[in-house]
Amino acid sequence: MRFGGFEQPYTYQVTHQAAPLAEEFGGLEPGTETGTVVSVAGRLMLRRVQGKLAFGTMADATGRIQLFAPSKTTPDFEQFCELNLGDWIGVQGEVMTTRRGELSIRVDGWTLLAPTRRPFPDKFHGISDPDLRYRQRYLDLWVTEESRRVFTARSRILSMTRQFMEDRHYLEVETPVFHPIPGGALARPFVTHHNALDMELFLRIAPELYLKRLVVGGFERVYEIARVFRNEGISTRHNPEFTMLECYEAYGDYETHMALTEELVAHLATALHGTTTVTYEGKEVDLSAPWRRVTLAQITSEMVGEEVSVHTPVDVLRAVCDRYEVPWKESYGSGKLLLELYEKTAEHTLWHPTFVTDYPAEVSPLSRTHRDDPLLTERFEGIVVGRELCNGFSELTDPTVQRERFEHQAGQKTEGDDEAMVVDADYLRSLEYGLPPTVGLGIGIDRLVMLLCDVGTIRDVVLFPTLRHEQEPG
RNA sequence: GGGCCUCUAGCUCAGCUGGUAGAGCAGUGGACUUUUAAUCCAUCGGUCGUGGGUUCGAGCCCCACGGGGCCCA
Repeated sequence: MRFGGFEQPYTYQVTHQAAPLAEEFGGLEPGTETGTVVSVAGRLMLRRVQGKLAFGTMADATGRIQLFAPSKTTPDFEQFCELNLGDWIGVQGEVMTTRRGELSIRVDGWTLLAPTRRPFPDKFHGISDPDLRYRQRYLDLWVTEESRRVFTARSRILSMTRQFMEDRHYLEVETPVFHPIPGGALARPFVTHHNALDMELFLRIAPELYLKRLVVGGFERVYEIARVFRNEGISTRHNPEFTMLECYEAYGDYETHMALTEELVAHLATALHGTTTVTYEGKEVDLSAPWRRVTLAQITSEMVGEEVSVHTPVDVLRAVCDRYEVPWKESYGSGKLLLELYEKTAEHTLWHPTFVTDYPAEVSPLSRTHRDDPLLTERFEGIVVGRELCNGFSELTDPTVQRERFEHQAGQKTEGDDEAMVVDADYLRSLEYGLPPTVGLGIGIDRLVMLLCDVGTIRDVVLFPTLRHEQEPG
């Protein structure tokens, strides 16, 4: 028995990691002995036993390094050769290079830190079955270089985003995940139940209404990196739980946050790639500011080949919808019809970063009415590589108008739109105490990571994406 | 929710017009003192996703269900 008598140590003293060692000792002549003794730990990924001499490749959090084990000096040489691929080991010894010039650590001492009791994935092919990669991400991270790269980048993006917001004097806050009333977005919520209170609760679909309450409360700039939950289908672009950056700034309007979005995206791209020109699915995307700006009515008119706007009569818009095979319902007003047309004909064509602005009030219940047109709102969406990346608007601050919008939404819900909003009286009360002119923005972090890391599916930027039940873990 | 594709050893994959299951890697045993997907010899390993059906005979054909993928709503 391989593990007979194995006693796991409680600690292991690590002095160095693979990548920094390669950095520090790069370019040594073949056959160099540095005299530097280090101690590393990680998983044995490859092994080449050659009689009285053995080589190993060990991986740690930073990369891989070769282990050099001559039988003469390696303690317990036979046992070292019997290690399995995937075993965790600690190795202590001198930094040197082999005859071929490969940087190595001579195994002067070693400790088994944890054996693998299951065979590790193929050392060359790794795991290609996507389902296996998601269910056993802990293996994927070892054998799929790309996977580790993406999740490391995701972490950096989050950290740099926080720093970016802090630098602009935004306060990071945490608002409830359990909402007594779902709100802040048009989406179906997950429902749960609190036993002691015997009360139905909803997992948040957006933190928006709480963050605006905080602006009422005097936090003039707030943001939250919020996990949100939407009870909808799963696809390459949708996971039921995902992460949004939402931020609110008093005294600004939607121009303020279009500029903030441009700055943040360019900043992250530059930090990650050294340039604002990135490649996505083989095509270049220029993320530098300023982004193109076009109104929803303009871009939609362009695509359907005739002037359409929120002022176009409903029956004309229905006819255009029919022409483009866009399904509509009797309850849709011109605003909703226009939005449906836009989404079907225009959105996917916008490869380079574009702010589509001035959304119809009918489909923007939380946005402030446009200063030039009562049927529109001062709202924008940022579209990159044909997909929605962010959504922001000058906030609707008038409690009377907000109540009307909520009531209209509630009407839609009665007519069967289960994504429609409900009246949130507590939120209305907060508005009655006065919300200053404010702008808000939501950026889909998962989609941002996809864009910046050239990843085609949200499941490759979420460590443990939502999956069906596995039949029976073997 | 609809359409198409897919599921074979721990992993990556073969398997012909239906004839009773294969390779590489991993594992196990052996050889080998500068390899690096080490190499060489031997060996273990499978309810072919599950359940029905057709057939003398099914990994292969048919149906249902389950998992996964892609496209559409």
